[in-house]
Amino acid sequence: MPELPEVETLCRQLRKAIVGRIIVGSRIVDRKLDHVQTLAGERVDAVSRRGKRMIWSLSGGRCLAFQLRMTGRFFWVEGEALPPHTRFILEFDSGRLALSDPRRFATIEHIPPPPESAVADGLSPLDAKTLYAAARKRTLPVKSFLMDQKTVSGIGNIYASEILHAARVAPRRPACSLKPADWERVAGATSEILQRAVECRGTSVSDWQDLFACRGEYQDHLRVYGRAGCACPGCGQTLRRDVIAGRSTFFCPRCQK
DNA sequence: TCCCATGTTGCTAA
DNA sequence: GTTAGCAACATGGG
Repeated sequence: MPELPEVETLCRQLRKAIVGRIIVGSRIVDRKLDHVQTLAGERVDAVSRRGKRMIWSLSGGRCLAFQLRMTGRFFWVEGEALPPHTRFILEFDSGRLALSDPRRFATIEHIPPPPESAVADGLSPLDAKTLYAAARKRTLPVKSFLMDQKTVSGIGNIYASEILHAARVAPRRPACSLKPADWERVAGATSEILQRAVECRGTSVSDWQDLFACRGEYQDHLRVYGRAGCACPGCGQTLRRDVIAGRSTFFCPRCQK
C-alpha cells in the first residue's frame, strides 16, 4: 500500500476537504465492501493516522478505519466521471470522494474509537534505546524488523531500503546484532526520510497519486530503491537487489555494514 | 507467456 | 516461541 508518507499526505489533504462536513450519501461499488453501513448524515469530525492506517472519527461516535494496502487511493471528484477501479463513493455537498483500488486489497472497517497505541509512529521522533531493547531478542533481518509494524508503524518496502542505506546498516543483519550507535542512525534516518517524503507528498515510483491525482516527488530523492546496478550515491559501488522475506531490497554492499 | 509490484494475513515446517 | 517460506487476496504493466 501506500506507506506512511503517502497516507499522511492523504490525511492532510482530506482534513481540509472533509473535516466538519456532512456525508450526504455513500455508495458501495465493489461487493467486497458490502459490510460497510450507510454513512449518510454522519459528520467527519477528525482524520487521523496510525502507521499506514487512516482513521476517521464520525459524529455518531464510531470511527471508520481504512487500510489502503497496495493500490488503494482516495480521489476528490468534482465532475461526473469517476476514476477507474472506483470501489466506494462518499458524497459531500462540496464534491465526491472516490476510493479507487485496482487490486481490491483495501479494507474499510467500522471500529470504536481506538485506544492510545503503544507502537511508535514512524513520523514521531524515535527513541534509539527503545528500538535497541525491542530488537534484543530478534534474529530476523533488521529490514524485516523495521517493516513488521509492531515496534515502529508506517515503514514499508521502499522506505525500509532508503532508511537502512542512510543509516549505513546492511539489511540482512539480524536485528539483535545492531549496536546502540546503529539504532541512533536508524532512528535519525527514519524521521528524516519519512518527513522529507511527506513534504514531497510521497513516492510515485509506479502509480501513487494524491487526493487531487497529483504524483508525489520523493521518487526524485530515492538513493537506492529500484536502482540495482546503479552507482551508490555515497561511495560509487554498484547497488544490489536481494530478496529478503520475499520482498525486493536495495542496498550498497560497501557502505552498508 | 512470465515476472514484478508501495501490504497483510495465515498456514506449514524447520 | 520464532522465523522462513509460501500462498492467498486480485489486477495491471513491462
